[in-house]
Amino acid sequence: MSDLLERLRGRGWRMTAQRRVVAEVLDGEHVHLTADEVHARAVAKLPEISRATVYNTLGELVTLGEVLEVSTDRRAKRYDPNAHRPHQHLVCARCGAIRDVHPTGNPLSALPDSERFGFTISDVEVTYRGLCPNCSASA
Amino acid sequence: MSDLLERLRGRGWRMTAQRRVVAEVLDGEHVHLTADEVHARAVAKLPEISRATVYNTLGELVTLGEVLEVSTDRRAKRYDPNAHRPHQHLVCARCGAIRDVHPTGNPLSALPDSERFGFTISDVEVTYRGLCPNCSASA
DNA sequence: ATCCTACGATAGACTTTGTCTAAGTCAAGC
DNA sequence: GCTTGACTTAGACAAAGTCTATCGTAGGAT
Repeated sequence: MSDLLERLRGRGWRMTAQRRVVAEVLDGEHVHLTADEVHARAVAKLPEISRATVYNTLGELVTLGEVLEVSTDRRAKRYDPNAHRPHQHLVCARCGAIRDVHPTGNPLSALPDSERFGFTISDVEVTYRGLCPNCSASA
Repeated sequence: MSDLLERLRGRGWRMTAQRRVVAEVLDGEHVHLTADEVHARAVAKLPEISRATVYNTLGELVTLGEVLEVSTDRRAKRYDPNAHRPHQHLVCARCGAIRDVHPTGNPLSALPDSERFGFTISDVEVTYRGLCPNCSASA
């Protein structure tokens, strides 16, 4: 993701301090941050950045396919900078920890035509839920 | 689901008019209603029922395993009375239509041990996204 | 049948997450 | 260095849901 800024410039992005900071935050930690967490880290680098700009920038990055939105719980969306390698998510039902995982095979092939009801399917999302080692130890 | 009320009574539920109405709404239409939609239909039968009660009752039904929560989009949770037959969901990315689907095999078996990171996995949720026949025709 | 009481229902305030708007600012081409 | 339209900002607004204090009632006890 180090050349992210270059790719974005190539797509006609105006390169502002705010956008640079948001990209840096996502690039810096390959974890799944919420918009608010991104904002908090961005404020540390650029105190006057606003919430709206963080939301806008994250939305643009998602539209451009540089970042994935992940909704594993009913709380805030999370942003996953690992957009270029297809993967699914494993979520701890207790502490909310999230790991990227790579199931074998294509989950789409498990859905026979008779179960597609004429839909044109373009995407499959799989979320595995359970307890992480820590939480199952202290259960 | 016709014996739902009996099952609930057997579990020590106090049988109030409000709970009966919520159960009837879910029983009546096997679609995926939001809490607000459930509330609207419940009000039609029992005008003084409150939003909080609908939320509480739905939450209890979910806890009891009688109803499933489905979060296919970033909007409201939906409630699925089809809790006793395992299934996944197929969602239209444009109009939001939801269908229950039954993929072949167990989605869990696609996740090798090396990708489980010590988690105790108890559940898998699969969401297929695409365009329904209507929406792909008018695209 | 009536009474009691703990469980359930209610209205409405509050919270969280996110979107929108109107006005100000600035990156980049000229 | 101007200009201009794309970007940013603060704060109002909105949707979905939770919480709280108070009132009502289902169902067992008498």
